[in-house]
Amino acid sequence: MADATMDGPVTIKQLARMLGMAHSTVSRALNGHPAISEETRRRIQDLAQREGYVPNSAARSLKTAKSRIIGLVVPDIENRYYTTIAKTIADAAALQSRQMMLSTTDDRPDREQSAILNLLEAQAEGVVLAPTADPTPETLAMLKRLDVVQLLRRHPGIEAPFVSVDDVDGLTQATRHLADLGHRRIGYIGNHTRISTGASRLGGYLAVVGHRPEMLRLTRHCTPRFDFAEAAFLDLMSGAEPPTGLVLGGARYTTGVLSGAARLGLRIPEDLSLVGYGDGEFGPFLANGLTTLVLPEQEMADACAELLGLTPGGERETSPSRVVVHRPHLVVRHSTRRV
Amino acid sequence: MADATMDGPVTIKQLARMLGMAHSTVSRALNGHPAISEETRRRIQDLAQREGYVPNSAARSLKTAKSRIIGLVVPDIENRYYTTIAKTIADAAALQSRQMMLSTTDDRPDREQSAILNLLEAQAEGVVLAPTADPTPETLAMLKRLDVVQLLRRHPGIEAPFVSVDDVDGLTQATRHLADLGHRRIGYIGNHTRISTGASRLGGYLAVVGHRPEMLRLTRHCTPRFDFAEAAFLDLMSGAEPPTGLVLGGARYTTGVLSGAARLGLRIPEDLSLVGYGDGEFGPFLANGLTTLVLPEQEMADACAELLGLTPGGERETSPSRVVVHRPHLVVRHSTRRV
DNA sequence: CTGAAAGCGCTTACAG
DNA sequence: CTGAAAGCGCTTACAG
Repeated sequence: MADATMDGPVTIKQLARMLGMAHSTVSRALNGHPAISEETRRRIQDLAQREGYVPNSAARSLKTAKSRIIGLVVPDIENRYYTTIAKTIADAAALQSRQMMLSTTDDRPDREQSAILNLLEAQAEGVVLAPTADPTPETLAMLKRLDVVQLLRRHPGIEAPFVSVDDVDGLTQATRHLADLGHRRIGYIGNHTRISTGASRLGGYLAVVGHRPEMLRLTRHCTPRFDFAEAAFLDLMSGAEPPTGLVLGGARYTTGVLSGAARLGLRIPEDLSLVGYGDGEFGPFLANGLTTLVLPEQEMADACAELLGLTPGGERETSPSRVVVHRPHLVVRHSTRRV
Repeated sequence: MADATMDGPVTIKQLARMLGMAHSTVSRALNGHPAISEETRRRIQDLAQREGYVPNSAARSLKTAKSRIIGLVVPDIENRYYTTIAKTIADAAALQSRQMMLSTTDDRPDREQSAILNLLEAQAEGVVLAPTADPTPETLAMLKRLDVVQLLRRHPGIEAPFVSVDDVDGLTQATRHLADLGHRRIGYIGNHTRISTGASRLGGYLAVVGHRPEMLRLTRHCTPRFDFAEAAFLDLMSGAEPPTGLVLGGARYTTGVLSGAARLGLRIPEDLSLVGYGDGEFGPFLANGLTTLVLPEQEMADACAELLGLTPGGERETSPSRVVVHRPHLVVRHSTRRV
């Protein structure tokens, strides 16, 4: 405040002029370069403090060809799954004084493309991406120029370490649980199989009931949103021989199904056994205690952070095409019962 | 790919050299400057496309003294409240081809300070901030240099438009609902009153029952987290004359209370009437249908976007200290009953 | 319609 | 231990 002559934020050059030194000296002092005398450093730091000096990260990025930005690109931040991931990545980034840029794609390849373009323009140091079903060729090309971790969904055109949950195993657990309880007609509602998670989750389901081809009539695929989920559920239950047990292939189908069940007057588990997927903190309080797959969101986010070199002591894990898979586990509560 | 001699991303200068023009011409062509001939523009754009040219946003920011970044700084992204805000702001930002930087503070002033510092370094064009109870003096000073919208919580030291929900009104509605149902002992669990939302929500509650000072024994204040909420609830219910109705002053108290109630064997609403705060998509399925305040998250996020000039045709609303307040409304479901 | 030049705020060899 | 200089990749008056 001593010298508020110029407008705009104070720069290293202005500090240098005030002190009668070269601005390179100021830069070094502020960056803790060893070859600066204790006294000089102190004078510079004091002045910087007084003047409210704030470095310009654009200038630094331009010079160093590195930003301190990491990107997170996910379909839907309201899915608790991704919320937890976002929280963990944001925390890890903050610890390393990095910034997290968040974009949601709503599963639209055009939005994905522009998110990735933005990240490339910003010279992001890393990006965690849960890809859409069909990334554009442009997206694929740009991804080659970024340090990517593929989250949850795996696209063949993307060469990048992959962090995921073993969905085949998870849905197998869920479906077998119902089979073990004596259910014969077990339904499934999940995402379209063009999305890799949609395919693996259906795969886990089929691993248990696939030997009975008539089960395919009891599967529905839709975009993970309340209204679609409810419609899919109502459609599924309107068949001649509706399922007595239902397995969900995603967190965002739960409310739609619960709503549809209420509308049909179906009680859970008396009339229908239900196994959810995820649902975090609310799981215990849904349907008198939702039997559900619990997902290792925390571990997955940690794995992403580590692969991007965001861990405390961590070197970047440049392993070529590493795959980190975590197993979900089934928590049995009260939404399923023996028939 | 025609000329992959140099490493590193292709620059405007390289394109210019390949075409034998000045790089200023290339810059203008790529930015749609009118005074460039159709043919030149086409040649340049074609080459840029072929070479996979991506502008360097650090360079642009440095030159123009503007980034295209807007910041969102909130205490807790797992609170559905902020999740919805984040989603909406991210969408609005994407539409304007801006980027959203997300930081969570966990209500810690030091994290808040570093988030704001990062934003200042990045020359963010705007920031939406839900401040902690006690921002540091440094934070307050930095905020003066940013284009801020204050969300939900209002700090006296921050001069910025304020977007909020009328919490006094909301909690008044919630509390009066219970009073109207005949409840005499109405409890309240909410955030510490140092946080402005904590104060206004308690205020709304007291507006209804405050004339009876003994009600103060039925209030508890704690950090909005599952474990604290459950502990506060258990403590509240262990008193000599526990409440027959309970009003919540935040979304993240719900699960703690439900868990505590289950532990005590209390049925809702038979043994205890409960009015929640927020809880979004799960509300209808909690406690057989949670009676709750529904918050205008969408409208609030839209207001933030508008105040930051992020709306489609929108000029920045530079109104000096505008206040935008939205009213919550009470949705009566089945977690409350007459006594 | 296009070019030459300056400069945004930094970092970092290279000297001394 | 400090300084002078170059340069990161752009944008934008200023000329012509």
